[in-house]
Parts: sequence; C-alpha cells; structure tokens
Amino acid sequence: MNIEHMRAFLEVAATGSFQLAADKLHVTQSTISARIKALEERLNRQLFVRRRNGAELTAGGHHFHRHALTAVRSWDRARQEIALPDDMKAIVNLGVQLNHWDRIAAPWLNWMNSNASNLAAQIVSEYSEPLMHRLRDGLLDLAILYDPQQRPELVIESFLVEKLILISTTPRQVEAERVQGYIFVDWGDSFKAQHSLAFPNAPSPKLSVGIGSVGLNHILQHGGSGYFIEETVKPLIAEGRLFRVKDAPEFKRPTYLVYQDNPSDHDLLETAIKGLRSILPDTV
Amino acid sequence: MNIEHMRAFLEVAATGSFQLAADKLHVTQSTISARIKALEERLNRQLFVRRRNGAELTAGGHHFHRHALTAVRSWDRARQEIALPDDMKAIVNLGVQLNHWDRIAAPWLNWMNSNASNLAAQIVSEYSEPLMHRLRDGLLDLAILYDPQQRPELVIESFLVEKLILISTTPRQVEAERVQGYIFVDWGDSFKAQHSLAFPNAPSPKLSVGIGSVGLNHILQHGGSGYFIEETVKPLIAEGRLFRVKDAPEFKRPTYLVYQDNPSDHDLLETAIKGLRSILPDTV
DNA sequence: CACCTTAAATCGAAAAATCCGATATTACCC
DNA sequence: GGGTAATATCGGATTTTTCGATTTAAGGTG
Repeated sequence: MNIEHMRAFLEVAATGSFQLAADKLHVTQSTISARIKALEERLNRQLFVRRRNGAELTAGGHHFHRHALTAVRSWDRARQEIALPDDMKAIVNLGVQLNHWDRIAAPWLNWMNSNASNLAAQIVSEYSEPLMHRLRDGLLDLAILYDPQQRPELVIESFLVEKLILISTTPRQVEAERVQGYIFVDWGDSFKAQHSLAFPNAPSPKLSVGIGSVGLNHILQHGGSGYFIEETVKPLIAEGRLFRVKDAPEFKRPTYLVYQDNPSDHDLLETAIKGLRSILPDTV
Repeated sequence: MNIEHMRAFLEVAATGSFQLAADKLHVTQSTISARIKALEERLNRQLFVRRRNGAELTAGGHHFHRHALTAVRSWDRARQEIALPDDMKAIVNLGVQLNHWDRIAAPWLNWMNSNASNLAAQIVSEYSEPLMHRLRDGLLDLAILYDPQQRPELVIESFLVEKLILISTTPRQVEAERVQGYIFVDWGDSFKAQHSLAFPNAPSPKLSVGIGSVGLNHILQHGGSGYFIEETVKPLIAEGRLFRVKDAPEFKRPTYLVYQDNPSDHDLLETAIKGLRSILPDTV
C-alpha cells in the first residue's frame, strides 16, 4: 500500500470532497477516486459514504483515520529528518559532550562548512552515557566524550586532555580543605574519583551541576568557586572577573574520540576526524 | 512511497541480508534490491552499507528505522482493526454501557451471528460519556446508553426502561432512611438526582462503584445492600441469596438508542436495530 | 595467482499499477 | 424532466514493479 494513497484519504477526509482533495494534491479527481478505491479494496471496507454534496467518513473510515495519519506522518518525518539536500553527498552524525558545544561542535561545524561543503553535519549534544548508547546503536558516526566504554566494534582514540583548575570569584586560597561557595561540577566519573581522593573530608557540596557552563554562570552571577576547564576560564581570569585558587590541586580530564571500527563511509569519517583534529592546534 | 518498501527495509535491517529478506517476503532478491534502492533514492541517502557478508545499517538507516517501523505498523494495525473478512459485507460498531454487556451486547452478538451472518459486529463497552464522544466522532454506528445528549445529527429513541430496586443480602427494611452496608452504584446522572431526592439526609456511602456487576459481586461476597436492576437480581432473589428491601423506593432508569441521522449504511443500521429490539421481548 | 563462493547490482522483458482525460452515472433540486 | 454537482468508470499512455538471468564485487582457498 502506498503512502500517497493514505495521504489522499486524509485529504478527502479533511476537505470532504474528492475534487478538493485532488486540487490540493495536484492530481485529477479520477486519481483520487482510484486511490480511495484501492484503499477500500485492500481493507475490504468502505471508508467514505459518497453523498450528493461530497464524501463523508464511515465508522470504519474514522477508525482508519488515525492509522493513516501516523503512517503518513512517519514517512514525512522520516523525509524531514534524514533526507539529504540534492547537493549534499552524505551526513555525518557527531555526538559531543554538552560542555563541548562551544569549544568543539561549533568550530567543527564551521570547519565542515568551509572544508567539506558537500557533507551535511548533524550534531547531538548529550552526556557521555547517552552518547555511548547512540554510538552502540549506530545512530552516531563518531563521538567525543569522557569515560568511554571499550567495545569490540568501536575504536577509541585519545583526543584531548583538558586541565581542570579551581577558580573563584574572589582571590583566595584553599582553606580548611575547601573553599566557600563551592560548586561541584560533574565532570564525569574519573573526575569524581580524583576529586574525592584529593578532598577526602570535604562535605558534600551545596550545589552540584552537570553542565560546566551552568555552574560557571552561577558563579559569575552569585559568586563562588569550582573546578572548570582552564581554557574556558582563561579569558575571564585575564579580565579579572575570576581568580585562580592557588595551591589547589589540578585535575586532568582526558577526552576520547570514539567511532565505529568499519564505518559506513570511510572517507566521510576521515574528513570529519580531520576537521576535529584541526580545531585543536594547541595539542601536540 | 510504498509500505512494502519500508517492510523490505525492516526485513533487511533485521536479517542483515537482502537474500534472507527476499525469502521472508516471498519475492526475489532483485526486488529487494530495487525496493531499497527506491527508498535510498527518494530519501537521497544511503541506508545500508553493502558488505561481503550482507547489509548493515548506516547511521541514516538507523534513524530511518523507527519511522519505517511506525509506518509499517500503523498500516498493519489498520488492516487488523478495520479490514473485513472476505465473506463479510460490513461491520456494525455498537457501543453499550458497561452494565449492559450481559443483558444486551452478548445476546445481540448472538442474534447478529445467526440472523445476519454476513455482517461483522464490533462492540465497545464503556460509560455513557465516552460512548457519546465516540458517537459524535463517528466511531460508532449506534449506541445504547443512559443520559444521552441531544445533538442535531443524532437520533435518540427510547429503548428500554429498567427498574432499579434496593436489595440486600439479609431480609430487612429501610432503617433510619438507610440500610447498613450500603453500596452506592453509579447508575448515571438521572439516578443520582432521584437518589439524593429520595434520601436527602443520607450520608455519603462508604463504598461507591461505577459498574453494577462489580457492586453486585461485592455484596454477594461480603454482604451489604444497594440498588440494582430488577432483571439482573431476579434470579438471585429466587435463589434466596438476595432479598428485596421492602418499602424502599424504586427508581426508573430509561435507556436510549442513539445513532447517526443519516447513516453510512441504512440497511446495516436497520438490521442492527432490529436485532436489538428483538432481544427485548418483555418490552411493549 | 587463479579459482571459488557469497552477496548484491544490473539488465531486459513482461506484468502490473497508476494516471490522465473524457465520459458515464448518480442523486437531488428546481 | 432537465440541470447540476458530485463521484465512478473506461481506454490508453506511461510509469513502476517484478522476475529471471546474468554480472559485478569482495573475500577466501588451494
């Protein structure tokens, strides 16, 4: 059965007329007639009552309506979501950590745009775990994340090691093993491990956030301190809006590039990776 | 786009092989090949990577999968729900009150089976209000209910007047305007009105149920009293398991037959109504 | 390296479906 | 009975789909 037949059905149901439906769908009335007939034959059930002033749904037709709707919609959505513009060759699906949107996703999109304009790009921004799931399910071509899980069909490469430093809105030092107004930013499992090792007696912090930028905004507005990626806060330190807490331990946070072992499109992946590496000129 | 194409897609995705999918769908492998090709062309996107040992979904293919699934499913469900067996001519959709299943729906189905075997019958059993909704939405050909709302396109006929009598598991009379272990069965709006008129000072009952048979079962098991349809409890009174409470007021509950004014199939409706009337030999 | 095997792609022809345009039919209104 | 506004039907052109046979591609194997 054809989706266009169901679309015709929906249009007739909506307009109450074969002719109007035909106009809307840019076909002749006889075509609509044939399509409805085909539907009715395959379902072996009448869908419309033909009256002098148009067509009206039967009880069966009404029942059919919701199914037709979902079928037509899912096809339309499929096209919207995955159809590729004519001038594009393929789509790369990249997943990045929420925190990495500014630092990685945005410049990568930029790079792709100018260096591989025949490739469309889609980016999913999520936490590590959902990204892993999507990778495993084949919904992503590649992803950049912390805490990857090794899997036979996945290749994991080290991508970038970030330095997490303790900063504060006022110049200060570590006091009583903890600074005031401390916000715990969840930078992933390995960070949590290092953190509790470095501050074994620290009480659980009042505030705990999952996304770096959220925590940073909070601190900038209300004051406080927390661990953030050095690169991100560097400009703010230079401006004098933030201060590095001396003597506080630093943490390293490794980031990994993960992708399917035998990808659906080798060149595609290679280009995407090239783009990713190129936006990290500071790495060796 | 054709549903069968998507089915082919799903089958290839499931089996990982064009050939196996072809076998399952009873077509040739070249057909599968063409169908997938058609899909890929219309979406302008590759769905499978063809490998030596079969076909594997691309990221795009994975994304498409859920849409294909819902589209195919909705068509299949539509067929299941509304397709008519070859030897049937039409389906009547009847709605009855929950309480009326035994008294009306079951015997009607029986009647239809023997007197109009070329008509399929579907019954929806619900409360009055949802039945009205379904009628209004054209999902039912006719319904039997209490408290119908008048609407221009609906015909309402009186169908049956039931007598509600107060019964109890022990012989007793009305005491202090209320009997013990009383269960309030919600027999609809007009009953509620009559009830509160007859027992103006009655405290709200401990138990209140919406379906007659549920309340009846409760009483039979745990003892108690309540209003029930005379016809239903008559055999139980005869058995000595229930007793009629003397002096208690009786209530009438009118039931209506409601259907579309100009139905999609006049004969169909007429037959159905004839069947309904015929199972009420006790009415004038 | 030549050969084999397995899986998918392609090709040509037959079959089926779809669509159009014109015309027929139907029901109702005047 | 004629007119009108709707859908149904018909014949033929066109397009799509299918099949069966063959070809191509990518790995294995001796």
